[in-house]
Amino acid sequence: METRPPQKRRIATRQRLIDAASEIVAESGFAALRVEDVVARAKVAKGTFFSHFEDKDRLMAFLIGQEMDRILKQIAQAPAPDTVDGFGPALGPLMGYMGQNRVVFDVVIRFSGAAAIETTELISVNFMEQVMLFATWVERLQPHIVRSDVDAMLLAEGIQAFIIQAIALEFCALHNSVDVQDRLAPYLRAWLAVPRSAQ
Amino acid sequence: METRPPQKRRIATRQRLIDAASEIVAESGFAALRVEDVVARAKVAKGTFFSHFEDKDRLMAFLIGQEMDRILKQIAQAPAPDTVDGFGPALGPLMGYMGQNRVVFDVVIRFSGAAAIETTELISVNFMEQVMLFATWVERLQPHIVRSDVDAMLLAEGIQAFIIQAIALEFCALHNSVDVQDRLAPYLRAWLAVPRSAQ
DNA sequence: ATTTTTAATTGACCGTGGTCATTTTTTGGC
DNA sequence: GCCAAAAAATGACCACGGTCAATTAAAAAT
Repeated sequence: METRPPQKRRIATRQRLIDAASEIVAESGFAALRVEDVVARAKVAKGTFFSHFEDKDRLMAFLIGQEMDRILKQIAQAPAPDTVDGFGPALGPLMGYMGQNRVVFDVVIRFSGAAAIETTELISVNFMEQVMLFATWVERLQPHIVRSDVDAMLLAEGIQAFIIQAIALEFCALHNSVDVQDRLAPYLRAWLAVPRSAQ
Repeated sequence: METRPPQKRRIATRQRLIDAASEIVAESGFAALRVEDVVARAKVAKGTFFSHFEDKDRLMAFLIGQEMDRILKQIAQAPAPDTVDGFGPALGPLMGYMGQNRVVFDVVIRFSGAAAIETTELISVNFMEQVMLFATWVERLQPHIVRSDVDAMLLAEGIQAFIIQAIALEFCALHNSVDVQDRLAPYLRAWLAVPRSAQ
């Protein structure tokens, strides 16, 4: 079937929606994001919103994905960690963003694993790129620093699992003042480091 | 401040709500659960529902938590796995339930880490019990089967992280027919088993 | 230039989760 | 048994996400 490229009016409308939403989030946070406010600010009808985004969550996923891309690029440009304990600090900005807010974290979880279904989801693509980056980090480290008995890709995926774990734990213990990075550290040491007995 | 125990009418009403909800879920699944249907079936007003459950998600969390408790008890009664590869099959029922449905998985994630905040959440308590069980499993295995350079509790928490990871991956690849247990296996081998070089 | 076809937008409308002032029921003191 | 106070239940009401037939604007065909 025929698929025509979107005309420029549509692209402009979409951008207005995104801008309006970004402003609201910047002013009042994700929890306060309301579709009605977005369309009011963007000066379009409600129906237009839903012709551009499948639902409110997709818009949030887009905004969050955008920001995560920015952060990941920044991380990728910084020097790679050269010890296992260097991973935590390197990952700090990413974890800080994902864990800033329950809404953000939930959206991330929900759309992080949509890769195979729709490549439109920024978060999903971002998660794959994260794994790739982690894998390169793991691979460039000497075998006496990072274990070499396990595939770098698997190690990288495991890092991601532990990041999620650390952030999730962060939410359940708001009184506890342990930092996310400190939560992550013991997992990564156990996951990545060469066991003493094997050194 | 004074807090009186609930009168038995209240307890009965609550049970009617739970029963009604359970029936609907059994008949049509979690995705079809509607508060209005629950109160209609339980023959109570809508407001009553919300005096018993903070929101719809809490009701679902309760139902899911109940079922997870049942499954966990069953798992705890079965013989503990005696190899690393035995963990997957032992965890099968639990993973199957959590991954049956996106709604269920989302609720589990959302309420699994609420322990420190409210002990009312079954799922949260269940998650802690899971970790305890996993820790005993790990501890009773010989040091040549499971690594002993890492605390059993940390290993147990890691298992949980990988379970979540495996289920999450399951959702993003519905076309792919790899089983959850098979997804989990490589992680657990790398996480729990003694590296060859150290044997 | 005019008509036809397709894309984009509109806004009244709906479904469903959640609130709260009011009413009914239960309890405990007399 | 009667009455005041606390607990439980009620249902009209609201908020907000999401739908869709109808309208308008743009592009293609004539």
